[in-house]
Amino acid sequence: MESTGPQSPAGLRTTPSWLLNQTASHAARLISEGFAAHELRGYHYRLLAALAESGPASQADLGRRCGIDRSDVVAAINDLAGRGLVVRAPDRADRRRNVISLTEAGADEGRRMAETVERVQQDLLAPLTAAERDQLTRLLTRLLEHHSRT
Amino acid sequence: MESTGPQSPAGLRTTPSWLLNQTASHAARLISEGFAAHELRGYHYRLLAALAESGPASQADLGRRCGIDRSDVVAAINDLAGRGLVVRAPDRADRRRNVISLTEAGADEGRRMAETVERVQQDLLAPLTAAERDQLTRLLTRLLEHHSRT
DNA sequence: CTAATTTCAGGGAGACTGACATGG
DNA sequence: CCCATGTCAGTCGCCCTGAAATTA
Repeated sequence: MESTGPQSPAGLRTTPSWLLNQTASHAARLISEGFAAHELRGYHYRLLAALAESGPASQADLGRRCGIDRSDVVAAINDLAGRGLVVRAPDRADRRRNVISLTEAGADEGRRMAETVERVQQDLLAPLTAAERDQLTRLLTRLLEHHSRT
Repeated sequence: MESTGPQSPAGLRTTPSWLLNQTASHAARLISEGFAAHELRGYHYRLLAALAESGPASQADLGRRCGIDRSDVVAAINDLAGRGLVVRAPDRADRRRNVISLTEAGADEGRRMAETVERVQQDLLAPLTAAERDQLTRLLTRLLEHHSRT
């Protein structure tokens, strides 16, 4: 990505939606660079994290929990299953569904990726004090909660 | 985009890079919906805003100021020129360059889009007080400045 | 020679749409 | 009947790479 430099249009430079997009863009680049070592991407990490936290789930449930579209879950689970990080099994109680479960390797990879994410946060928030990081987190959380109520 | 719901993985829910991405995603959706009425997109607005603020410029300069890749500037300027919102003229002083200038229609459209952006900010920041909005803007600005120094 | 500019061709990731078959 | 699920095919906007041709 190109640097926006100190002379980006002033009308944008103070616009919250612009600031959010630009900072998120930097964050996404850091995350993506970190994940490159795992040869996985953001979707994969979200799924591994959800499975590690809440246990086996259907693809539709995973999609809802991770904010990933149903159809994208298919492809991401294909990748993870192809590497032996998750297992797809039919749900006997509801034959429309697949039950996705973490393997040992998948749990390990999830933990390694979580460490990568942790390192990236330090990079990302380097210029902020601990109190400021909390403040930012709180403000963003409130925005997210407000806009998540469809 | 699907709602992430209140039960997104807790390991993500408090991660700044995740929060940034999700809020930016919501913001981008609001902006994009607003711009749909203009039949233009984010890249077009950035360019119009930069031209309105700093006057005619080469495509490379515009790209640097707006954080848009040179190759994408070509396509976006093609769109804008095709609608008569900007004019492409050769630079006599440096024949490698094109000088891009706003037309009257382009300046008008830029102002209308700026109003749209302004309305979107109100939507986006609805749950925050004025002081909190300033705080968020300041924190994001500091992050952006830090990470913009390559 | 190197460096900058414009342009084109193309890819990658994330978010999304529409459709279909199957099953609850 | 309507609805949920999994799957596939494809689009879109943004970001980025590589290369070519032109000119400084």
